[in-house]
Amino acid sequence: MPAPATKPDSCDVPCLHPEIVRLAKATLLNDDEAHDLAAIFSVLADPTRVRIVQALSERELCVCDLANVLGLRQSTVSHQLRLLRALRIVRFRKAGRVAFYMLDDAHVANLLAQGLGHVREVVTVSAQATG
Amino acid sequence: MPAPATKPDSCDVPCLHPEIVRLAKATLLNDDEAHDLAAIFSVLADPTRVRIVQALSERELCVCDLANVLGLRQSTVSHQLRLLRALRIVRFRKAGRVAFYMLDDAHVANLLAQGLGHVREVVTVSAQATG
DNA sequence: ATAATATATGCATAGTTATGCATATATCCA
DNA sequence: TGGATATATGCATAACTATGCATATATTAT
Repeated sequence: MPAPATKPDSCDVPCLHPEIVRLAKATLLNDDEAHDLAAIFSVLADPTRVRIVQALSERELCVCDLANVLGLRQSTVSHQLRLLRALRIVRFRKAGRVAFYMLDDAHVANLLAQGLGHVREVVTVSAQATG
Repeated sequence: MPAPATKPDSCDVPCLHPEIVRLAKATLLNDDEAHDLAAIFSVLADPTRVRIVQALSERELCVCDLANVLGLRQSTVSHQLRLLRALRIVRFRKAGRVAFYMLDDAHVANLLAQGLGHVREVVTVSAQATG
């Protein structure tokens, strides 16, 4: 999350509907939850990571095969895998000097699948609307 | 998506397992899909937008109420709403000078809900592991 | 018309990040 | 031990973005 150019962070406008505001405040996410959610979605907010996660959702792959599959530099793949590792999105087993990476669990792949559903539904809908 | 410091973009390492690579290539997302997915997830990759979307998932809110609910500057809310509007995530109705914003459909709210499930599950699991 | 007010937006900016290059590390093989 | 190779990583950097301030726009009321 890029960031504020200066300091402030609090509301500067009057409240038009105090009762509604009170109700809305009662069901808000807290800051931690909002940040955790944003962090999860940030994983898939980059096309390269989307492609890596999707590729690994089918089968484990070593770093250089992953680079070949996606047409990416080895260092690019390695940097992203480090990040995904730190976030517990992927894990790896090492066979000699070869590191085979795989998804650590299905959570992020599930999100990806749901997102893909939305993308393809929108495509379908607009195709229907157009045709 | 921040960006490359220079030009290249193609693989620089040999392919260790050609057959696996061929298989993996067959089920890849194409670039458009990867970018569309990343774009969708980018919406929720920021805590402020997460909070806005979640607040609007409960009820429509005018800009200044939204600012009050979330403790944000009016301009911050307005900037984000413009972005969400451009992406068809929210729409609004205008009542005089007051603009009431609401989610345009449930897609992003669904993603948010699924993400929240993951966040809370992880919390639960680590709580169990700890306790 | 004028004032008041709700929202939108242009501009500036600081923080973030994805990537490349060069190199380090680790492991295997001879 | 020395060379080859797979992966990891430090550093640099360009692109991006979230936000704030100041101001513009739009709408209502007097």
